[in-house]
Amino acid sequence: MDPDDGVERPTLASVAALAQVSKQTVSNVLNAPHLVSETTLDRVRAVIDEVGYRPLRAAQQMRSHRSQLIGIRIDPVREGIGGIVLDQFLHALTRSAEESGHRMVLFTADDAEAEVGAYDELVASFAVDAFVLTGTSHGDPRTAWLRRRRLPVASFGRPWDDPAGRSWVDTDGAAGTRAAVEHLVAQGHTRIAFLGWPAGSGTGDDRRAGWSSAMADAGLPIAGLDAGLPDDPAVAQATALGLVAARGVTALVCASDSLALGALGAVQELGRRPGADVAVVGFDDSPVAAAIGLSSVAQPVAAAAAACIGLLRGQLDPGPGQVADEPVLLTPRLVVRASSDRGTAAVPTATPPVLPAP
Amino acid sequence: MDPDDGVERPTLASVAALAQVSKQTVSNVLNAPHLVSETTLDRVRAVIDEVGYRPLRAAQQMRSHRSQLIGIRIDPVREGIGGIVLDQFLHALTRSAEESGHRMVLFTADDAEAEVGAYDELVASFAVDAFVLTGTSHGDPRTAWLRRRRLPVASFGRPWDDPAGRSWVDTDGAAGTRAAVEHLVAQGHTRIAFLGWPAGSGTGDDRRAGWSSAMADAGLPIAGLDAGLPDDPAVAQATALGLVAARGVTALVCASDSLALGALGAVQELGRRPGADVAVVGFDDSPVAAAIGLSSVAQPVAAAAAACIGLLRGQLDPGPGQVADEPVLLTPRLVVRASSDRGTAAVPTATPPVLPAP
DNA sequence: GTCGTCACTTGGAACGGTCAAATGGGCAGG
DNA sequence: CCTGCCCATTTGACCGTTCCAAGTGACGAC
Repeated sequence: MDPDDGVERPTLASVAALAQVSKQTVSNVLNAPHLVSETTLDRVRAVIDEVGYRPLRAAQQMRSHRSQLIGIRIDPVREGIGGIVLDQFLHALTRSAEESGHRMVLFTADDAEAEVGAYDELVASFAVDAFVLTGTSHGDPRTAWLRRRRLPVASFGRPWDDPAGRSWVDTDGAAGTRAAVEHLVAQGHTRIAFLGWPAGSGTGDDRRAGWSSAMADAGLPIAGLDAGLPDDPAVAQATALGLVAARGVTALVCASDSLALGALGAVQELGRRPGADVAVVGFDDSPVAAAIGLSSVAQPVAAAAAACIGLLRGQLDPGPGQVADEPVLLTPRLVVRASSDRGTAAVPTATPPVLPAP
Repeated sequence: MDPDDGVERPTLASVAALAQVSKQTVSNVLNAPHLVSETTLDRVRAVIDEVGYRPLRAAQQMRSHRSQLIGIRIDPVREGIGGIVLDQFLHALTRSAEESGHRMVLFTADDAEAEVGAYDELVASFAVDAFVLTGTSHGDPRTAWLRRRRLPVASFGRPWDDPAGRSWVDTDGAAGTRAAVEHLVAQGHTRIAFLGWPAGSGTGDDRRAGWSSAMADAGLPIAGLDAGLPDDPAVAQATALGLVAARGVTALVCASDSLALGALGAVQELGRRPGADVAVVGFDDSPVAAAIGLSSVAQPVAAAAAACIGLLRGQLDPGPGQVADEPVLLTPRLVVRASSDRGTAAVPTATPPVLPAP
């Protein structure tokens, strides 16, 4: 009969009435159980379960000024293939946030100014509790604004240009490229080049540093083996071609899967077998890497997300038992696939062709 | 002096006091300006701008029972390369939602049961107004639950197994593959194969149908040219190899960029020039496609997102002026790149190699 | 001059929780 | 027996907004 089949949403008052206690006692059952006697606790909890009561965040928020929402910007366009990392990160963040009763709210912004506007709107209207930043630019108006408002913030990626920032989580890129070099050395390679971005980007330089220091440790030369390129497979392919053909390079460590994709193209163009003759290792372990059998350095995305949420929690309620608000540097993991593995068949793997019936 | 530099957050009452009117009048200025005289309107608006007042959603929500939040699930793992489409979609959704004062909230769920649990939590606690679904499975408990609660829902992707659903937006996959075929025919190809998924998936069959009907319209045979494969480049490569080498195929229309990537690998393996000798067209226009010069059918993601939000708005306030709650089928756009263009240099494009100084 | 109408404005209750302070009963200490 | 105290629970105010009903003043009509 009733068009709205749902019974009235249970409230504190309705639960209280059913359990024959006051609203406040029900509230205490949920927020301060130690104040309530065993008997009452059980009775109220039974009612709560029975009617499926959940406190309405909006109402709690009115007094507590906490929305349990965490804002994160979703980028307009992800450049290159590696954008997928942020995607996985976003999922992991959402999951970690859920574990502490928080939710991730998205917003967009075309430039830094718009981003500050979005912060303002989110804080003023939705009372968002905290933000996760994914860019590492810290000299910009964004961070200044957030800091002025004393809003909890955690960033994924080191604030390269602002060493003062302490609330960040990042992947140890140098450790990643170092692992790649060590893996390649173990495979017998000695002419190992680095395809990276032009010097100046914190992330890129970090990854380059891992390669060069690992090469030095292995006693291998790096002169003329270090390329700084835009993140474009075509450019990478041309450069890799030259390095392999003219400089005797047999392995390439790349700062991204985009560059590695180009390098792999060069190997095939030269008629060498990937993995067996010339090895390639990418960075970020994007889906493309898995698809084409490209070895790649995988960022520990889930751990990074959990660490970000942990940092925010520390700032949201700085209890004494809380972990100190320290930066977190995570070690990535090298995923070895055919493109750098002499023990495996080269790309493509032998697959029985599935031909449609004529 | 004051540790909290921010002045007290302006409220309806504080604005009212400054403008020397009642709270209600301020509220009217914002929600029912026609009830307020010009003079008062100007004065109140001036104060609002000056102090930067924004109504607190939580407080509005208490009365209106509207949170201005729209929930969307973020998938645990995106299979294949095409997952990026959902990523772009999410961004576009966020943008469209913002235009009507809404925000997207994320949640995760490992299975259908957990997803229903998440709905329950989001609706009960956060009072989420609506949901956007991205899977097309409509026979499952999710849709039933949402329908029972009469929650506004829009899905991206047709509910293939439930023709009753009317609130969906989708890409006309058949139109996409048809455009690909017509493009290839115009380039002089006659042996055009289709690399798709096994029959049974709505989306896959849709894309296959576009190819076969366009082939029929062009008077071209399709016997033995239709492959149903898993979404794996390696398998696609083996199959494409066979089709090109043994069946004289000169062009491949693929149901995904993953499959197209494999096809492209086969072309190179055979020593044919992509684009010039054998053409390949993918689907979804993922970043990889742009990176390697692969022609691909691009889904109109932004339009799809806007349409979803439009459907939700129609359900949220079904005013008389509202557009009818009709399904939306969008036509995708073929992005032609080197992999299928005889007028362009084949992949890779000629690039001056950037070699590091020795 | 009184009254109704109209355009505008106001006061107070309500939404669903939390916070701070008050209440009542049981029990030990003086 | 009275006091003081602690535990468990209740009471009442309050968060910021919107809904509802009623109040104000000007103005034209009777």
